[in-house]
Amino acid sequence: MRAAPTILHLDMDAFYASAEQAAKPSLRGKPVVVGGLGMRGVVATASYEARRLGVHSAMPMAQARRLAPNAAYLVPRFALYRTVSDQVMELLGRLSPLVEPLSLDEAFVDLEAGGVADDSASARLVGEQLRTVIKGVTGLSGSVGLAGSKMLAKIASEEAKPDGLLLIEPGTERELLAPMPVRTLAGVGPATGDHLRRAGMTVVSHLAEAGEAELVRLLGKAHGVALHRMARGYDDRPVVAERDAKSVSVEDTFDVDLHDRVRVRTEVERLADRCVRRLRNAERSGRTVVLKVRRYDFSTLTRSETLRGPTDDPTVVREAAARLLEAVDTTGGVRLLGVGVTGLADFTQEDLFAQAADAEHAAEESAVADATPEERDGASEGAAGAEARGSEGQPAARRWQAGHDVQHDVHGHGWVQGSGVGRVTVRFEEPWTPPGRVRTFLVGDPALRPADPLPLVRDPVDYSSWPASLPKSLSGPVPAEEDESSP
DNA sequence: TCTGGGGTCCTGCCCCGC
DNA sequence: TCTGGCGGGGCAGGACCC
Repeated sequence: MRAAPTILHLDMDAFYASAEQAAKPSLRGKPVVVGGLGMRGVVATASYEARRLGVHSAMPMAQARRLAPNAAYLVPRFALYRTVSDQVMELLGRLSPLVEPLSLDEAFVDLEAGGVADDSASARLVGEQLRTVIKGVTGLSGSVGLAGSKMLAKIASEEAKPDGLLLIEPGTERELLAPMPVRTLAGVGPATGDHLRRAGMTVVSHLAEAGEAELVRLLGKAHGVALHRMARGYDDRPVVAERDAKSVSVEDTFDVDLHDRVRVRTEVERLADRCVRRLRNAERSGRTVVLKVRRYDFSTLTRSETLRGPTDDPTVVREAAARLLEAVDTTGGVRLLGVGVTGLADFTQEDLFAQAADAEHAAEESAVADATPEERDGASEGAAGAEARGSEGQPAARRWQAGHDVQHDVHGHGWVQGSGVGRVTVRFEEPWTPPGRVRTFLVGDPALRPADPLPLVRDPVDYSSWPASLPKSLSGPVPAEEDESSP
């Protein structure tokens, strides 16, 4: 634990939903739910208006629709979120070389390593300025937590939400943590939470009092030791800037369970190809191929095979995945399939030739003939495949996904509010216009085209010199309306 | 009315070689 | 020479995170 609260945790507020509200004026102040719209989709993010109705992330979409029938339901637009995220991360990078992104909307920053803060006052100043600058550049709000450790900084930003800042003064940590539910601590999920509750421990102080030995007995060595430390406010994990990925994987849940073995096999091949594409984009190779199968009853199993050396050869991965599938009983139906690669390396094995030969040999032994083209064509089941098949040959309805941007020759820029029965409904508005009008077109209307997202802010405030004069001058150079001097 | 997709880390078990 | 202990790698599953 360092002396000063100079670890900053930034958490953008309801990120996906807020980005959509910023992009679509008619949705501001209204419940917005972003997630998979398929029959088996779940909520990724709910706006605060939707949360008030009981909708939260990871909730099945069908349940969300019952709770909030009048909310706007949108598919995620990761390209937009990534653009905004890049802007935010760039701002964080100005504060310190030690920025640890946790996801598109969250990161730790070591302010001390960046030389921009060395005590509570300077840290608070940086945090407040950061929130102002993020708002000016992206149009979105983020919450900031400041503390002497990652764990506490994250708890602080959680407490600060939405659109706030909380600094935990050194020395007050244990007192603050004591009454919090055990689930507050990172690593305590539903299972561990239940476990602890059955042992009579519901708040953090119970864990601190229980002692390390008792927690190790209950939860195992690593988890028990870590939890006991956290419960007492100890956490000395450093902010780590660059983390190498350790695995690459892709998976698909099907709208309807797959029963046809041939179809299952072709889906596994497709997933293997997608996985290798990702692997190659990352300029990596991997040594262990993992097949994941979720069955009709939600039971999930994985099978893995380690090759003699790392590969990025689609044939090798495809054949390994196919071999693994042979050992899996899929009667009853398959809900989800996934293919992943772990044991990543930056190089590929030169001896790929021998490996491919091995694979071929094994494939022959298992006496599995490839599906004929006729079989493949006949094996259509469910609609999930169509979604993943890529842009070419897309059914017309797929071009007009709810929430996506469009351009119309006459009416200008808008977004798809809904589509069906040969029609598509578009609301014409831009991030900086008042709420716009709705019009309906035939899906084949040549005047209507998919469009790229617009920036969320038309005239971003110029913060290019920020945070040049920190931390020596507490008046700061932020050219914003708000006065950022500390209280 | 069920339960996504992309990851990380830990544990327990088995096998193998020393 | 036989056996036991031990460590490491491979594998499967589970919990957790966003």
